Amino acid sequence: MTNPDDDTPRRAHTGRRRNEDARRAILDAVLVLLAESGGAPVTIDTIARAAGVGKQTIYRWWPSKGAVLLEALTGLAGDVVSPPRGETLRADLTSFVTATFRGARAESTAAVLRSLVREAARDPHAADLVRTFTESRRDALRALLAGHPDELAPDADLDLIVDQLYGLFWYRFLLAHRPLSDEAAGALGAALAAQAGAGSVRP
Amino acid sequence: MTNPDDDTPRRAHTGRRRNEDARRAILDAVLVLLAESGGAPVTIDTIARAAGVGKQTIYRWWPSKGAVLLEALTGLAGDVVSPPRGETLRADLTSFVTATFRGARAESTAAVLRSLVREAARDPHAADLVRTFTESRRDALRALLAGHPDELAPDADLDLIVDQLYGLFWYRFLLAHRPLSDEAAGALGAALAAQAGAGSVRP
Amino acid sequence: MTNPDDDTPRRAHTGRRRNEDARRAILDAVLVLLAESGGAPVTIDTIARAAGVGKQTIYRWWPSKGAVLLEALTGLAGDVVSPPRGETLRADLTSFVTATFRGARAESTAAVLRSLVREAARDPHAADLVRTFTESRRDALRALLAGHPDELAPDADLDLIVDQLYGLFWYRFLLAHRPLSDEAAGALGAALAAQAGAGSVRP
Amino acid sequence: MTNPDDDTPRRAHTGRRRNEDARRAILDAVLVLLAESGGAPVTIDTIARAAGVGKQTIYRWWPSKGAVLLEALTGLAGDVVSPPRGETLRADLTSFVTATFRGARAESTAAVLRSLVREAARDPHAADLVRTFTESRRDALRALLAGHPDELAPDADLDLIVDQLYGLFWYRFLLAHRPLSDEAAGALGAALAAQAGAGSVRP
DNA sequence: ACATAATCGAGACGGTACGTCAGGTCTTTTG
DNA sequence: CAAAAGACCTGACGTACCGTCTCGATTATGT
Repeated sequence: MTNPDDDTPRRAHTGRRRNEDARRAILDAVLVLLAESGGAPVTIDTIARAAGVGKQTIYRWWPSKGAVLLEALTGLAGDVVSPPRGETLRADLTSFVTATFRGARAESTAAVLRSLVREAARDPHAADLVRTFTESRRDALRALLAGHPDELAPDADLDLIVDQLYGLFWYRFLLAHRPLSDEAAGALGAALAAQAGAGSVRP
Repeated sequence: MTNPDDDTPRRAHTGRRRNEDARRAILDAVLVLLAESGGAPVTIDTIARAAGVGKQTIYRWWPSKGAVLLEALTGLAGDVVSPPRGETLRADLTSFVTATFRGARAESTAAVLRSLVREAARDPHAADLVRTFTESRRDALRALLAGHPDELAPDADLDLIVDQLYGLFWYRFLLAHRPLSDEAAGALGAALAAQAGAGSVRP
Repeated sequence: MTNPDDDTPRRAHTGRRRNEDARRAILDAVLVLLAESGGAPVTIDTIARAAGVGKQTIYRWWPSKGAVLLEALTGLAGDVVSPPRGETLRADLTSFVTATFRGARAESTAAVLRSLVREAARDPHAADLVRTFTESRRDALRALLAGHPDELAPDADLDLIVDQLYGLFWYRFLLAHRPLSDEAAGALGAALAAQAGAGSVRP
Repeated sequence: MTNPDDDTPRRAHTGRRRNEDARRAILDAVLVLLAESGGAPVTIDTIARAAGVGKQTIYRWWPSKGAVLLEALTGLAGDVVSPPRGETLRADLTSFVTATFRGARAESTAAVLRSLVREAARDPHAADLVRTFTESRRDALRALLAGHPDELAPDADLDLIVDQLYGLFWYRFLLAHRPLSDEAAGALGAALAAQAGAGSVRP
């Protein structure tokens, strides 16, 4: 049986392999630069210089600046995710929100997040990646909700709940008019759990 | 009564006045260009050219491109706002959300909104203005909520409700993963009205 | 007899007269600014501001920036000219050259001269005025030469001598590779007097 | 003998090399544009456009517009120089002057020369380069004079002669009040040769 | 062993947009 | 009706990044 799998190209690879050190150096440089830049935009040239790498090495492996940022971010986010599995929906929801808010309060994550959005705002490629990324987060959240079927009203609009959660998160994160505090996380978790249990109100 | 302030400067303005035609031409050109551009970024040169105006005239009155977009937008938004005054909180909330969603569905408004965000993503000046703008929208919404004191639980977290509403709005608007439909507006209005009435749940 | 003189127009002037103070303020401001600027270009706005005058007032009376500079210059040059009248051609020539060189060494004159050339380099109007100005200087020099007919060879090429003198002057003045010293003035005066007496050499 | 300096850099050049085609295209475009423009100023954008080159490629290699013009000019001047070597000083001088005048009469050269001066008038960088350029021309002329030591008076002021020649040249070239004719060249050559032979006149 | 092939750092390239500056004109109010 | 103030249009400037394209050098297979 011929294996059409991803990592089995028809013809074995010839030539020099990708330099893993370079990859790491680039992602690290991105994080360092973002942390130092204090919100100022980071350019490709700067990243390449800081990583001791040619620009082409970046463009060879990532389609755009935003893609690099995104990869750097997911590396970071992996630590934070920790899908909770508790007794009640409200507890799970609250701990999920709290973790999310805390991740965004860490300056290291926040800087990447912010730059990522900046990039997505003008690079359609980056925008696509952000869309995929946020999609996967929503899926995770939806799975969490689905894990408590007995606490969900039959006609509960899960998408509405998910989008309220992430909407509020991004809205506060980007505008920073109000902190992403643990208190807010608790209140939001409780409110959304209540919404899920109540279901849609009859018109 | 001599009132020396407000509109009574000690010495009248001397020199040529600001050309109101130019101002209108610029704002109009922005709207037209955005509508035509189909999401592509619009440059200052293009605006100036289309308005039959020198670039400097734009920079004389607005600190950045985003500021122009914002002014163009508020001109548009003024028509949409229409603060409702109905019987129930739920009805008012729903009609407010519906109006907001509908405004964003109109391509003319949506294009400006989108470009505005794009600008804010890289022009700190524009970002500030967006902050002010969104602040005023939140205030309007909060006023609407405060207009129904008897339907609010004593410990209701109005800021949370406001941010859930606008958070979801922007989240869906920018990611476009789900439509800002009238149905969604109804559901959101109902859910938030219920939340406001229930107040915070005890931990 | 009607006097066609400059300041007696046929029909009495109607309306406000030209403000002589403004004229002087402008010319003075030019000189001051040039002296202070140390060679840096001086703009019309700066002049207007320094003279406490509207830009239009400058353009009402002078066709371009260069024209203002030129008028400021001729005011200065008038003091320096002093057409000499001595015994010998050589003495007269030497004292003429010396006076010219000395005028250019005075920083006040030099700054104007330099800015004037700068202007002429890109303002055709100013260039015309410079042409007229230099023409008048050449005429003065030619008159000086003609004042010693007995010391001139019949076929002496006066234009050549004049241009050698002023050519060297401007060349050294603008390039500043060699000083416009009194010694140089003496040597040049002597050499040109000799040349004038010898006439053209047969080919 | 290991000599690590001069033309033996430790590490060979890395990165893409300068594109010689672009360099030529730029210089050619300058000449063509100047010839066509008929004295009107030529902008960097126009040059870049005409050469099919990015503006930055010009700024990468030349510090200012004047520098580009100068390089274009020296390319042209190289053909004209032809240091003469004849029997008499007068003959050499005359042919040198004649060649110089003729070069300036050719519209192709004249346009570059004129624009070069225009640039030098406001770009200090270009002014420096012009100074270097004229310096080299004076050196060439001084070498020519030194080639006839027996025809020079012991106290002859060579610099004065050199500056008379080039002074007259530029003076007539820029003011254009009198042509740079072959006749003038002959007369000037003869006069200066006589000056050189006579030496300084005693005071 | 030696050709083939892909990667790497470096950096030049064509472009697009930016925000600034100066010039010269036009307009309003004051004296 | 001139003058001061100052807004206006024009057009060039020099800079910042972008994403692509060479370079020569450096690995890794394949034969």
